[in-house]
Amino acid sequence: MTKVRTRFAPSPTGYMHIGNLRTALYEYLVAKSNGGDFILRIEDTDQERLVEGATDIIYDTLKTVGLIHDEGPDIGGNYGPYVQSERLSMYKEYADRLVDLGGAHYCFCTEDDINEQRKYCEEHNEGFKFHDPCTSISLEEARERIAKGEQYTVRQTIPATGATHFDDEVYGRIEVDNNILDESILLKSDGFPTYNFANIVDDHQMEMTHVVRGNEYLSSTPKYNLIYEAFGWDIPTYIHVPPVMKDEHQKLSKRNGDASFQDLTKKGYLPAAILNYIALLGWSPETEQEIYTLEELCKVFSIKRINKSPAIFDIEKLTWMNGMYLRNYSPEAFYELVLPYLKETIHIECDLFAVSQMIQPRLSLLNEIYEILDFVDELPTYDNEMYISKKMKTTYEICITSLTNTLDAFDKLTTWDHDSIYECLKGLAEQLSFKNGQVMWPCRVAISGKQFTPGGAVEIAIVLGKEETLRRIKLGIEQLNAAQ
RNA sequence: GGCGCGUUGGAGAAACGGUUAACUCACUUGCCUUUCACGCAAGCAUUCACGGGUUCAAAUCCCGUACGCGUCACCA
Repeated sequence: MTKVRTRFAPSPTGYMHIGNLRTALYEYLVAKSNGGDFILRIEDTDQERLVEGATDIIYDTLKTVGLIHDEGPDIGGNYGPYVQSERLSMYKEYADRLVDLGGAHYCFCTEDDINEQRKYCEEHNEGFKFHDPCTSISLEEARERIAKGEQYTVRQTIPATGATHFDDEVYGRIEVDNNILDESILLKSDGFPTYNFANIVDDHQMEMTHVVRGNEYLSSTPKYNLIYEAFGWDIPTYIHVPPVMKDEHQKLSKRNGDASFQDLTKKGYLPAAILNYIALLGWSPETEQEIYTLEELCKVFSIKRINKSPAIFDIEKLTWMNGMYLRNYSPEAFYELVLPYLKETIHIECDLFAVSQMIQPRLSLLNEIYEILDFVDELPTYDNEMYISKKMKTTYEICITSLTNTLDAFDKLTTWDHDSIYECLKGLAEQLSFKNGQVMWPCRVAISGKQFTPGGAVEIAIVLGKEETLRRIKLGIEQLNAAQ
């Protein structure tokens, strides 16, 4: 059996968007789950849309996400060059050959000619389909005109009758009548190939066995087959994948400024979580497992389980999954991961490892760290209302009593660790005949000034240190008294 | 408009003619608990876009309708 070869062939027109990355993932998985090679090819035939630096974004994204290619512009290979603009001379040769083989013809129509036909059709309420008068020009005449310097394009020649079909691994057999197929341009007047043509030539030259692409290409695929057949080339296995949607009606797209991979990582999503999540957008595993490493995906991936229908990108589920990844880190690895964020947020002296342990189970996004821990450096202003908790059954009186006693008891504490602080507060509750919460709650409010905190009164007290804890409790008592 | 593709709860989805339509996210409720979160437990589609047909039996097969998306560029 021949070795499986797939390719990711993006055009460098900006950042990496999610749908694109998912295609790359599937290309990779198809190759790797079959022991094959994954190739990167840059499709830059549209000079007008090139964006500087876009190629680097492609390299960076694939690398950070672990989609390592076996051949590509940066690492070479036996099928190069891997950038289309460096393969230009080849396309013209193949185009000429295709004309010889009867699969294409030279066309001398201008855009105005085509528009005229379109206008006519619109006026007469007919569906527009370009009828190329150049089909009837003899090869000799065409070559003469070209020799004289006339501008021309190479257009695909479609048989007037019959039907063409192709077999897709996801969508099955699709057949269309030839008479609805357009004779599209293969080689532009500037000598550049169009995407469709370059794609075919490159895929054949690079011996691609499988082609993974969005299902928007479903309708042009019959034309591909006609060209493959005219050349007498092997047709690759087609795997058309459903689109990734932003909502019911719109695709996720660059143009709408929708989430790119870079946007997501900037927000604190982990590359591994993003990759894991998008794998599930249009594909489902056989088991109930949802969390997968790339290696695991390679083992369980199957083309047969790719879906036909569009999938909506759900940021909420990605967020949940990101939290799962965060929680699965070992304490040490998690500490390493969040340390830069902690250092940015916390400037007082404290045990950052303890802080990282405190936030690990409650974090779903790295960027949440700033907000979650903003009370550490500086006590926020807060409303006395916060002292009232229905569940804890606290009143202002109870809080003042609790805090006054806590202040006193803390002051006398000689050791400042979890057990001693906890026992201290618990003992206080017993002594005052309060519920635990009636002591813990006001303490937590006073030292954090927040409704929700990443830990209880004890944990926060440890982080703040004895001195700062006492200071904040005093402030709390003052604030409560002032309101009385 | 022609052609192509799609349609299972708010989202991702399983099921591949035969018990109460898995599972996950979200949501709701309860438990745990010094808040929140985590964790745990439970609830959430009498029904698979709709209408016909085939069959003892259909979300699953067939036909039609509706709706959505794609495509019809010298863009990729």
